[in-house]
Amino acid sequence: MFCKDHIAMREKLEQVGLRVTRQRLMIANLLFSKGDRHVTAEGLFGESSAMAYPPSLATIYNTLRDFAEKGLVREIALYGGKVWFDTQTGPHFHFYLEDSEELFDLPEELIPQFNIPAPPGTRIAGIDVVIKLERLSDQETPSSSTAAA
Amino acid sequence: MFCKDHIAMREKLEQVGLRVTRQRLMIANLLFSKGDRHVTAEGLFGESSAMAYPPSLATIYNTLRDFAEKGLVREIALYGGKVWFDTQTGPHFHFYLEDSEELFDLPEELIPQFNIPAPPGTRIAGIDVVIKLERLSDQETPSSSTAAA
DNA sequence: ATAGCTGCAAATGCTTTGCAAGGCC
DNA sequence: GGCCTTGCAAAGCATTTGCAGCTAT
Repeated sequence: MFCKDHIAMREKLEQVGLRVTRQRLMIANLLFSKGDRHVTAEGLFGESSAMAYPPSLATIYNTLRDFAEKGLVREIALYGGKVWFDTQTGPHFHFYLEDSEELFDLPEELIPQFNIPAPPGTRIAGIDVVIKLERLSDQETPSSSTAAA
Repeated sequence: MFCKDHIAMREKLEQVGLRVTRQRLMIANLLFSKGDRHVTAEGLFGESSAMAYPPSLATIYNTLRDFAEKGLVREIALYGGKVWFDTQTGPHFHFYLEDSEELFDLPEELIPQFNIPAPPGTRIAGIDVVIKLERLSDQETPSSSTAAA
């Protein structure tokens, strides 16, 4: 199991032309071996710090940027300071819980279809949809909380 | 004309409970007297610096934050470092030109309808849609650049 | 009068970079 | 061997904050 993943990650890196190093393999494993993930550099650093020979924070930043440039992950449009990355690179939607800084995907079946023409002289490089959520206090009725745009 | 705007801005501030000051009036005028705008703190600072007695950069930051808290402007979900604010506070869509850091609204007629239920225990506080654009080099065909999500 | 603003400069937080040492092909 | 990566520390931005002085109410 470890071996299979390990080889898969190695191939992932080779395919995009990134040299295979211990640090990059470790980061790739954290990112890609447990399904879709939404991460920040700090978050990944925290996770890897628990392991043996963790990469430095600078390396995490650099690696995430490299991965994003090569299309292995994609940057997410979000509010405020931190940069988030998503292992799912195609267009899809996000719920964002502001209070707790949690980010998660919309279930596939809720994603609406839309077709938008690119302005002349441009092409669409990506779409981000962020639906900002507020936690309801217990009193408030959870009814009719529906987005219309 | 100046007088009418001036009074309108004064009322805007009073309505949300912000003390009416020269600096806030100046910023409100920049923001609200020429239709919808998308701005960064630095951008506004640049504009106001050309005028007499410009507010300090810190005041621009603080004022934008205050305005956002009071609902006069809204923060936009975007990639990377800078925070953008929009004078249009309702849900709507944006095109973002990465090369030149330009941000503009989708024409109303292109905005698709969608209805998304909020997860239990939450309510939808806002929706951001960002369509990232790349400028086409002259060779590339401008055909079929259409977003499907 | 006094609570709230402003401006400056310093502090903070996230991210990048320069450079010397180490690792991959 | 040579080039790419890494790690550390330092630098770089965008943004916030502390505080002394000012101002709207």
